[in-house]
Formats: sequence, structure tokens, C-alpha cells
Amino acid sequence: MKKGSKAATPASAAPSPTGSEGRRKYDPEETKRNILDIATQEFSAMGLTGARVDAIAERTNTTKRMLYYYFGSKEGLYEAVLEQVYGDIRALEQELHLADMEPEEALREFIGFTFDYHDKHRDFVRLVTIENVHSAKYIEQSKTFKARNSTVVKTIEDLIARGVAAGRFRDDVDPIDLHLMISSFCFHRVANRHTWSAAFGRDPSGPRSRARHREMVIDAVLCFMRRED
Amino acid sequence: MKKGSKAATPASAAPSPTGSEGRRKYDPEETKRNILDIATQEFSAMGLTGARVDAIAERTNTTKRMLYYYFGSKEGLYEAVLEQVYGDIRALEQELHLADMEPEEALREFIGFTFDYHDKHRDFVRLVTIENVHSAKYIEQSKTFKARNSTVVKTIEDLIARGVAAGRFRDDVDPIDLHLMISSFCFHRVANRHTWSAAFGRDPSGPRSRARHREMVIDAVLCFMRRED
Amino acid sequence: MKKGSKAATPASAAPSPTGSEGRRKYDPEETKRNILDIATQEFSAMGLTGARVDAIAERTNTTKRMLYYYFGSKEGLYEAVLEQVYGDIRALEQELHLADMEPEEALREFIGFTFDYHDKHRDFVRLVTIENVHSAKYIEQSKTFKARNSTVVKTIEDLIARGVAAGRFRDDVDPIDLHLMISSFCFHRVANRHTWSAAFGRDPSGPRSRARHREMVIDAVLCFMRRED
Amino acid sequence: MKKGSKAATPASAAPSPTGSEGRRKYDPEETKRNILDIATQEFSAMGLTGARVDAIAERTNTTKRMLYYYFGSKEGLYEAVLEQVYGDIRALEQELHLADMEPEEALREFIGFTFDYHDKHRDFVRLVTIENVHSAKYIEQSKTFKARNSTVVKTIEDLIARGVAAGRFRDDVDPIDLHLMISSFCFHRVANRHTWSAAFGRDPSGPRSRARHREMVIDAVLCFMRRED
DNA sequence: TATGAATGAGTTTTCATTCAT
DNA sequence: AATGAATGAAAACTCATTCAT
Repeated sequence: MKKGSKAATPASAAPSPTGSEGRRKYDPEETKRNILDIATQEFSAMGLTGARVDAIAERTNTTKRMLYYYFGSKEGLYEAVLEQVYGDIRALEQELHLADMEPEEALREFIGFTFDYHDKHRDFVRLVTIENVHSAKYIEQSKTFKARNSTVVKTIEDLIARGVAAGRFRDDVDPIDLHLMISSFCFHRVANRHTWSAAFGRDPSGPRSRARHREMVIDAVLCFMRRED
Repeated sequence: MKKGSKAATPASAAPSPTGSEGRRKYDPEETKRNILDIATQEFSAMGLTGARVDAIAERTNTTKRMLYYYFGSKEGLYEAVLEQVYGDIRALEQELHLADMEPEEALREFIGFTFDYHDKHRDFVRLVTIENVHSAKYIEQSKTFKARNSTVVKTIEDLIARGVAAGRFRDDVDPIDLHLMISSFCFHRVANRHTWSAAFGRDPSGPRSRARHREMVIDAVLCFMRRED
Repeated sequence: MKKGSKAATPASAAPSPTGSEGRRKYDPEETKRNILDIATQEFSAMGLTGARVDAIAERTNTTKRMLYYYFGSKEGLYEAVLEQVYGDIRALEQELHLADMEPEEALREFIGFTFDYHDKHRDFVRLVTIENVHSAKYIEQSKTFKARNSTVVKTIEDLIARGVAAGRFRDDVDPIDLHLMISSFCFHRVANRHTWSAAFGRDPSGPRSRARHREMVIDAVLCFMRRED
Repeated sequence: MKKGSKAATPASAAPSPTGSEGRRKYDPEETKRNILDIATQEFSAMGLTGARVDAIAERTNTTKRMLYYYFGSKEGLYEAVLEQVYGDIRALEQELHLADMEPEEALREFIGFTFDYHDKHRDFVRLVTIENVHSAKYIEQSKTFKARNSTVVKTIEDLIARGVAAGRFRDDVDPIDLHLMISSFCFHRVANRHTWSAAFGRDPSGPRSRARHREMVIDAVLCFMRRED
């Protein structure tokens, strides 16, 4: 290892779980994860076209050759990065256990989670933005992507259905539309923070507005969803 | 002229100032506008790093050399494109005459305009997205940018103040926050339509959801703004 | 005239001698001289390949078109500049009237003049340097160049002959060699002042060493020429 | 290898360090040296702006890409060339062992060496000339340059001091001035040979005047330095 | 005569990828 | 598995010169 990897997740620097046989000299999984971490940072910071393979390789604990060995090409590496970050958020969404809560409480929880996740994972927001600049042509090739997303829809559908049944939510809202409405605000204040800062002199995703914004989006969505008698 | 330029400004389709005598061979304004139009399309489609100066020049009525003659560099051209598209939306915003309407009506109008503009001007949305990938470092250099944006804030401030005075709006909402909330949805459904389509199999900015989404965002924002007694 | 020309020679800014008919609107001679002055500065500062036609034209009172009109090409302009600066020094050499002085006195005078001229006319020194980088291929085409130089040789030949006849100078020195020896020092301390400054931290052509160097070269050359009995 | 490289350093003709097993395919030192040799010729012949990266690369055993790989840019390569040629002369100067000789003998030796070096290394003379056209802005950035030059000054200082102590040299001569006087002639007859040839029809650095000039400069400098009682 | 606009060939530089050790 | 060196195609940019008004 050339130098300590400043990986996004500290875990990536930990020795691999090879058990009792001690530290292995070459650890393929460790190497792959290291490359993926650095690539995530670099693609997120520079975009797909803007990122440089040399720059990624240099910050890695290994060499350019390994990058091609494991991921085939710059685009292959980019796809792997995308799959990983999308997988992360969907996995967490699963762990919310919204089915155990009252509909309003569950919606509140879901909005809060979405807000916090975007607020915290700027790399994810940037990568999604970048992928849209490329018309999503890379994530479209992912086999697991669609499957994973359908579970979110199911979650929201259930949530709405229970709210409607309980007489608390209006019954004319499409679950994907609701998801869109929630994501929009959470995503936008992070994704567009730079032009927003330039325009109005204030970072909309900065710490000073975090709590206020979080409440705002919960307020607005709940107000919108509540049945108007 | 190869024709077919979907110019950002309607004015660009107007005949050159020489009147009815047909196309002038030496028309710098026309040349600049032509370059700018094509560049808007190309940067919007490919991003700053992805766009090719050669590709832009080829679709132009003139040569690559003129592009450098008028705009100095690829980045200079990109900046000019950004300035123009931002100028366009801000100019139209001022023509809404919101001050002549009732507060609720004015807010409805403003949301509707914002929705329609983003829905229609996908180039603008993409360019803003791209600029955020570059951390807004190009638009930050624009001298006119901040000044132009301050007028929107003023507009919204007035609108809120009148609504609060009339007892219709809550009085604890920051104008920039309100603007952010409105923009978020209008922007997001266009900007992220590709990943959204890939994830859920449906274009959130497509014609089938347009009217529904328009109503949704107006509903949600008005619900949020209305004073809760 | 766009702006006052900061010509090297103040004379170039004076109105042309068109006599009583007043100021002419277009004065070809004045225009040519203006172009030549600016070009002298620019070629001297940047070299033939380094100088930019646009840069020259911009500092001129006229336009690029006129530059081509009068001088045909960048190289043509450069040749004109060379001819002029070489003409200037040779013309002044003629006015020394060395024939009226004692041989030693005349030699002293000639060395002093050569020293002072190089010390003062750095543009000339630079242009000669530049022309040598181009293997003198431009000045070689000049028709008047050789003729003008032969007069200097004649001057020095006479000077040496008189000194030999008077028993003061050694008789085995070639006039061109003598000229070379004198020029070397006068030229070098100006031409190579930049690398010399970088190497030793002191400008060899600066005012602090001027008088000392002037004396040095006179001393050395006279010592060399004096007959050793 | 295309052969025929008149390398500045004799070492460059030596076999690669792998000994007798013949040419290695991957030999970075050889590649760098090869590029540097060709670049020395090309910059020397054409100047910094006049030289073409393509032309240099073409004469090389490798490609244009490697030139950027090792030297970063055209200017970076030029700087490397400058550093090398300056290093070469300074290195040889140190091998003269002037301290072991009588002052007059040592001075004679030093002048002779300087004369021969300039006479033989025209590339060096041209490159210094070229660097002065650029106001020495490239060599100024060299870290080793000044340090290396200070050793020459020391050498001459010692030489003068010993001559003064022995009552043979005048004691009012600055070492850098003496160095300048010696260099001037040796440099000038080579550097300005083209304009000189054009002016007087005779190459001042040609073989026919070599011996005569060598003696001339030794004579003149020694005459100048000798104490006048 | 004067002037800004236009041009095309050429020049430097970059970058993803592969090879030799 | 690992590494620095090597590559070719393509990209951005420049410049002397000419044209249209």
C-alpha cells in the first residue's frame, strides 16, 4: 500500500476478514473496494467526462492496470460506482419498517429519512445528477436497478393505502408522484446548491437551513396529502 | 443557413436589421447568435466537458475560428450560453406583473409560470444541472447574474408581504425558501427524468403527467402557505 | 488616429511635412513610419516568430490591412525593420569624422561610439540577435546592407593604416577582426544581459557598470593594438 | 534507433547500463536522453517559438506523447534542454584544475577553454542567444542554475587573486567583468556569425580564423590584465 | 483608404487504454 | 498480481492572411 487511503467509509481501510491466516499481501476485495471508493469521490466531483482515469488511479492504493483488470474500462468503473450508491439508499429505505407505524407518522418518517439521506450523501446526489446529464444511459443497463426501485413504490403504495383507509389521506395521489414531490425538494436543495449560492449568496443546503427545510418539506407534503373534507 | 435552429430567444428568428433585402453575408450579430444557439444545444446535450468544439462549429454557419474570435475559448462560449439562458427566464419573470393580482392569484400564477418554463425549456434545466456539476464556477464569474436574481427575490417578497397583510399567508416563510420549494419540483421532474424513467418506467416530465403535476405543485405550495388559524 | 502613438522616436508623431496645405487626413508616410516604429518594438521584444501581427496592428494607429498593404507580409515588415535599424547605426558611424583625428584618438572615439550606441539602442541589439537566430536569412536579401557595411571596413582600415604608419599600432591586425573585437564586448553585455543577470545576479549593462565597462573595452583594445617593441 | 544523434553529452553515446545484452525496449533514461538530444538540436536551430513539437517527436525514437509524459510541455522540454547545456559547460570548467597552474598560465588556459568550447558547441551558443530573446525567463526558474554559476566566479576570483599576489595582474578588475570580457569575444564570433557573414562576406567563426582569433583574445585579455608599472 | 469579420491550415496538448518487465 | 512506460487518436487552440463593406 502506497499510503493510507482516505476512503469515504473508514471500513474500507480495515483489513479484510480473511480470518486467522493473518494479513494477506494481495486482497482482491480490498483492492476493488478501494478503487470504488476513490472512483466514487472522483466521478462525483468531476463528472463522468470530467474525471480522469489517471487521477483516480493515483489516489488509489493500486495502479491503473488493476482498475482496468477489475472494471474493464472507465465506463465500467462508473457503472459500478452508480450501482453501489443506488444500492445503498434503497437498502436503507428497506430498514425503515414503515408498516409498523401510523400512516401520518410513517409518511413523516419517510420524508425525514429522504431529507436526511440527501442532506448527508452529497456524492449520491451528484452522481445521480451526473447520470441524468448522460440521460441515464449507464444505469439503464443495470439489471438490479429496476427491481430495487420497485420496492420503494410498493412501500409508498402501502403507506398511502393505509392512510386512505384510515380516512386521513386523499385518495387521488399517485405513489410515484408523491415520491417525486418528496424527492424534489430534498434533492434540489443539495444538487443545485452551487448555482443557488451564486444567485442568492446563501447555500440552501447549509447547516443553518437544515432543520427549517426539513420541517418545511414535511409540512408541505403532509398538508398536501391530508384529506380535505 | 442550414436552418432549424431552435433559438432560445424568439428574437433570434427575426430577420436581420437590413430588412427585406435578404441575408447579409457579413452579419456579426447573426453569427454570434447562430454560434450561441448551436452551443446552447450542444452544451445542454453533452455537458461542458462532453461537448466538442468541433461538433459545435460544424453545425454552425461559420467556422471554429469564429467561435474563438467571438468567445475566446470553449469555456468562454459556455459562459455566454449560461448567461443567456439565465437572462431569458429572469426577463420573462419580470413580465408577469404579479403586483397587479391578488396574493393567492399571484402565487398561483408564479408557480404556474415556473412550472411551464421548466417544462418547456429543457435546455435551461440541463445547463443549470451541468453548471452545478461544475460547482457553479462559471456562472459565479458573471457580473450580471447576481443582480438579475435579486429581482426575483424582491418579487416574491412583495407577494408574501401582501398575502400576510391580507391575512391569507403565514408570516414565517422566507422568500428564498419559498422560491426553492417551487423550483424544486418544477426543476426535478425535468432534470431527473432519465434516472426516474429508468427506475420507474415512466417519464415524470412527459405530457401525460404535465397537467396533473402542475396542479399538484400549486396545491401543495398554496396549502403550505395558507395561514393556519 | 486612435490614440497618441508612443513611438520610439518622438519625431514620428510630428505632422508630416506636407507644407501649407494643412493637416492631411491620410498620410501614407506617417502611417508607414508609425507601423515601422511599433513593429520595431514588437519584433525586438518578441522575436520574429514570437511577435504577433495582431498585436502589432493593435498598437498601431491604423489597421492590419494597411500593414499588409504597405509591407506585404509579416516577414516583409520584419525585413523593413531590420533595414532601418542597421541603416541608423551605419549612418551615425559616417558622421564620426575619424580621419581628422590622431590614430589612437580616433580608435578611442570609435570604440566609445560603438559602446554608447549598443548601450543605448537595445532594440537594435535584440533585433540583430534575433536575426542571427534566423541565420541572417532576411538581412541577406537586403540590397543596401552589404554596401553600407563596406564603408565601416574602409574606415577601420584607414585608421589602422595611419596608426601603423605612425608607428603606434601593430601591423598584423585584420580590420574586420578589430571591428569584431570591439563589437563583441559592446554587444554582448547588452544582448546577453538577461542570462547574465540570472546567473550572477547583476545586470552587466546596467548604469552602475557603464562607465567602468566603457573604459575597460577601450583599455583592452588599445593595449592590444599598440605596437609591442 | 535512427542513429546520428550528436549528443551534447558524450555519455549519451554510451551503451545502456544493461551491458552487452543489447538494446532494451523499455529504457526510460535512454528515451529521455534521446528526446533531450533531438530537442537540443531543434530548439537550437529554430528557437523556442519556431521549434515544432511534431518535428522534435518525429526525429525521436518515440512519440510525441512521451515528450509530454516526461517533460510536461514544450516549455518544460525547452527548460530541460537549457539546464542540460548550461550544466555541461559548467561541469567542464571545473575540470580545468586552474589552481595547479601559474596565474598567467591559468588565465591563458581558461580563455583557451572558453574559446574552444564556444567554437565547438554552437548549439549552446544559440540556445543562450535564444534564451536572451526570451529575457531569460525560463532559465531564471531553474533552481540549480545560479548555484552552478557561482563556482565559475570563485574560480576566476582565485585566479585573479593569485596573479595580483604574484605582482603580475592589476588589482582593480572585477572577476565577473573579466569573465564577461572573455566570454564576449568567444560568444560573439559564433553567435553573430550569420549577420557578420552577410555584412562582410566572411564567417568570423570559420576554421580559417579560428587559430588567429584564439590568439587574439588571449593576447588582448592578458595585455589588459597585466600590471602596468 | 479604412475596418471589423472571416478563414483554413497548422500547433500544442490531452486522454483512455495497452504493453513489457 | 503489480507497475511504470508507451501509444494513437482526438481535442482545444492559434495565427498569418484575405474578404466584404
